[in-house]
Amino acid sequence: MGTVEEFVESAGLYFERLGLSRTSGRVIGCLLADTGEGLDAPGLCGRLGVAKSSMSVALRQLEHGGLIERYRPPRARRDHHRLTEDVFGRAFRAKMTEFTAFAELAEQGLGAVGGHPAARARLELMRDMYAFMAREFPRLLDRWEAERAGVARPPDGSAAADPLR
Amino acid sequence: MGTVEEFVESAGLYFERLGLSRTSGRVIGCLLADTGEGLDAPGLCGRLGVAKSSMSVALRQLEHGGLIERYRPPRARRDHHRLTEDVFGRAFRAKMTEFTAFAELAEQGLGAVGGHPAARARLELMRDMYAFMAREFPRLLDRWEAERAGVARPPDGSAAADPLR
DNA sequence: CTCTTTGTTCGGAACGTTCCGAACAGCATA
DNA sequence: TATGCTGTTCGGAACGTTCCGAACAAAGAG
Repeated sequence: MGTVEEFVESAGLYFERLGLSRTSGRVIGCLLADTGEGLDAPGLCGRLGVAKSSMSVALRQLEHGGLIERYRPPRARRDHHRLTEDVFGRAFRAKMTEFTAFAELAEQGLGAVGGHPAARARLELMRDMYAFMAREFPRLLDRWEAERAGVARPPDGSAAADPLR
Repeated sequence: MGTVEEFVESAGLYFERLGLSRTSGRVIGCLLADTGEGLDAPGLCGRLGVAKSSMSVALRQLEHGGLIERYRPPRARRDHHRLTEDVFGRAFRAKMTEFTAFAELAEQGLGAVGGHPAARARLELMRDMYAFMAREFPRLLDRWEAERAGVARPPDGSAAADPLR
């Protein structure tokens, strides 16, 4: 059973493979493991050992992507940052845009290759497959939401009703 | 309606965002638009303007990932390369392993945070969501295969029966 | 107003990755 | 054996990205 620090480093590696920067990934890890109601930039700088300029860029990148949100408690001097309510939903929707992008890439290819049958068949398969995924992925997300709601609030009102296990 | 060369460059950019190198992505583009039964390394070098050493590395990377396959026609002096039959299926399965990886990352986090309720709830949600996706994604792939088979070979035997449109 | 703190922007340095050219190994042919 | 071609491996250069430190803008406290 590892430490929180190890988990934060793992998160940095994992999210880096998704296109984020290393420090952005580590920030996500800190916020995932956060026990309070968010962290502030100076605290994250000290904890992760990065300059506040890098932290500023990372936090803005994450905020721009909709993964975290910035808020300032009343009368506070510094911003706080916490994960968006549906971080994971947003991550999945980002995947979906990737699907549509590849469908469009296939379309571009179809416009370029002309009438050659073999190439057309390949690219049409690619286009149709990614279009199918882009169409079905949101429904999968809906099914997940439904299943989660069903487990979290079963009609018999069992002990599982508490969303905080 | 763009040229094939433009499509190849676009493919290089798109697949680069998926973790491949730029030249590997361009090779994929060439093979997607290929009208014959595969291309050889010297031809790809001349067409893309890269050294044969880079081409060797790129082709081996793609072959190792199962995206292309190498074969040598009888009595031929050089290898030929073509896309695997189910390139896209493999790409999707690679995505699936990414899901399970994130579920495991959440598990690691659960082992690290201890009993803090808010952090546990977040990480359990993350774990369950990615596990759900890892479980349902193969079924989505199966549904696609079924739909494609139904469209390509309808029971009435219409003109769409030819897989090469 | 002055001082402190927070947050952003910018230029330069450090890092990792990708690519090229050269050298090498394998193989078939003459 | 000698020769030409294919493919791989390796060291160094070039490139893009990320990060840091310094300078700057904004806002509140004394």
